[in-house]
Amino acid sequence: MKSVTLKDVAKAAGVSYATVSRALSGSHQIGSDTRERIIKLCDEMGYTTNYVARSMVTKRTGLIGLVVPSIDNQFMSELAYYAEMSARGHGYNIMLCNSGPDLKQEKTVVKLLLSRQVDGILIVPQSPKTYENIRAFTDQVPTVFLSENLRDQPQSYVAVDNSRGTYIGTKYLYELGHRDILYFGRRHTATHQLRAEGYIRACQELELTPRFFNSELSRSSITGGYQLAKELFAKPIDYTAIFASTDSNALGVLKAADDARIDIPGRLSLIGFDNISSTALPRIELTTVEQPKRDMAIQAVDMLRDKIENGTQGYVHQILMPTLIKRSTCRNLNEA
Amino acid sequence: MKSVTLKDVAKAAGVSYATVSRALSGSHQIGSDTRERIIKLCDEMGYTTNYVARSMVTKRTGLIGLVVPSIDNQFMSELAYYAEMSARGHGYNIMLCNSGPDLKQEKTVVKLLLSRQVDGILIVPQSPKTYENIRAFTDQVPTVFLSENLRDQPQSYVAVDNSRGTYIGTKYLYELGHRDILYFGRRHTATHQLRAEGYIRACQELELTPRFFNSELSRSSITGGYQLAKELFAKPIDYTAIFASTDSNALGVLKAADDARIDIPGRLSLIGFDNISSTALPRIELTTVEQPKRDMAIQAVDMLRDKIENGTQGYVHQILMPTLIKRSTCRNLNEA
DNA sequence: GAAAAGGTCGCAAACGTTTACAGGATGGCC
DNA sequence: GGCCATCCTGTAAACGTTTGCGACCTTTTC
Repeated sequence: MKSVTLKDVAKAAGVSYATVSRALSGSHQIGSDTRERIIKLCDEMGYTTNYVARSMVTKRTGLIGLVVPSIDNQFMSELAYYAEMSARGHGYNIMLCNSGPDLKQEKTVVKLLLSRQVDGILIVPQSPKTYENIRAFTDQVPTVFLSENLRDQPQSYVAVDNSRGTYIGTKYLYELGHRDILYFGRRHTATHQLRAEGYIRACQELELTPRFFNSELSRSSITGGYQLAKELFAKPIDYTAIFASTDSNALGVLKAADDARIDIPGRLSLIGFDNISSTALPRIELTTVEQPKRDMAIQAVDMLRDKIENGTQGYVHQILMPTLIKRSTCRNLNEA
Repeated sequence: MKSVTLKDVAKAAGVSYATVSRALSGSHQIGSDTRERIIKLCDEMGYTTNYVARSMVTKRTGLIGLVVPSIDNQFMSELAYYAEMSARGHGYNIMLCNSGPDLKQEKTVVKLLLSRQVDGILIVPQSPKTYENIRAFTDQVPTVFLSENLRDQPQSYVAVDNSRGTYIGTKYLYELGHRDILYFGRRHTATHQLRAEGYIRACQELELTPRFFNSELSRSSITGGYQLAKELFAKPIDYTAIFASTDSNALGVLKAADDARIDIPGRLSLIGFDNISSTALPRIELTTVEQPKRDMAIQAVDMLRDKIENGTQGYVHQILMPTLIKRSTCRNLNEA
């Protein structure tokens, strides 16, 4: 239980513990013979450096706080995977916090992370209000926002080009012969405004009339999409394709369509956004717009590292390109 | 950037910093008037206690290391969600590490976690070899294994009753009229041996002959199950139901069946194990055996807390009950 | 009214490192 | 042989807390 300290191996080696510290840190201020002797001794005695003591003096913990609304969400867990791998590769460890659905908890965990002396924070915001919610802390520690566009907010973030995502998606539908495309889902966060905008822009170029079906859908869940789609399918269907603002919503649409015996893609084409892993499942095979989660995570930690290690100030926005993933839920109307 | 310390507020309050520390810690060794004055002052000055300094003297970090093969896996991310929530509710934070597929990395992260001075480790092992892989560390820090049965190993763990899970699953199939049930998938870890045993036990009671189809499937992935199932469906089908050792495998079977135009559940019934969230998706609706992930996570952190806070020694095994989730992939043969 | 008891608070040590500074030894150079 | 530079190592301070101990003051008790 009692772990061995620098002092212990110093005594065993017959040197001061400063020397041991130097041997381990790879300082060149030490004879190579003693260095090797000490390193071997550390190995034998099972010494591992105590990070908290080190942090005490270096004032750096090598910790990155990762706060996500909830890690049991495919999108976030993928992000978390790549973020952790990348961070650890650069000598950082991840402290994970779920911020849940309410702002109070989000604020609490961020405060907690500060107490923990993390070197930086990576946060995927739970709502548009997140920004002002944690405003008081973001200037105390390097912070980068993940996956949400903050638009004109003075914050650093990395996100996909959401507008372009819906743009290429509706263009694809157009190429397939669709002329009546319904946009389904959320619109009231910055990200979703952009997605709606991309759709509108494509419609204008293609001389289509944009059409929306949405309510105050606060979270992009399958059940939320399902209930909303049930309302939708109670009315006559005078469109040939649905662009869902989110894969989760699309999955809900799929379920409601199956309930209503509406054939997808036979009668109705469907396209989503995010490319969460469920979309690739057999019998689902949802056509969707991919967010490059791996790149996003890696770039986010790079951005954060830059702030931490180089003290880079200012707000940088990293926008990544989305790609279209063609699967089986869109029908080509040109082929009779 | 420069955060305010105990000393700062002590100076402002005109007391020694020991007094401030006591005011915050809720010690009764202090006048209630000064306590309130100090607490208000701390609030105004924005003081938050520095956990690393505290850890230095208390020799407790309030950190729990969570190591999972990979967090971008539905089963583990659900586990992680509940573990983090529960841990934080008890004053602990989670340090997340992916151990990846190879043992070397697993060992590395555990060592790292020790260096980080975590109070305890929660680990879902990546393979049966994990136990001996990290044996050297598990007696240096409280450790509990999650989701994997270690059987006679001297380690604490929480897991479902895997044997009972397959037992109730095959009994269910029997009740539905199935007499030829094929067990599909992994068998070579302790957990999967138990699952196979439960199946065999049920077969014996019901006077069925157990039948297996599996190879050296090392990981329970969808694609692994898919490829294996392709082999299977190349041969004649002389059974009416498949019990897949894992939901992921079951999903692979589903895909292969669709490819081969084998109707599920019309021609073949299918049941899985784990109840990962994908199984509830529209068009999938896989009947499966649920691992109570929430309870498992909560019990695991409780167990760990007991070891940490009470210094409880010895190895305790917590076995939770699985439940059957009836969905749409099993056909009732009794109904003509 | 004095002693005991109890309540508040300050002093200082300790936790395990890193690192600036100083000191000692060694070697080279003239 | 003396001096300087170089190389190596030790000393000690510092990081921000917690906490045992002792000191002081107030109150109680006989």
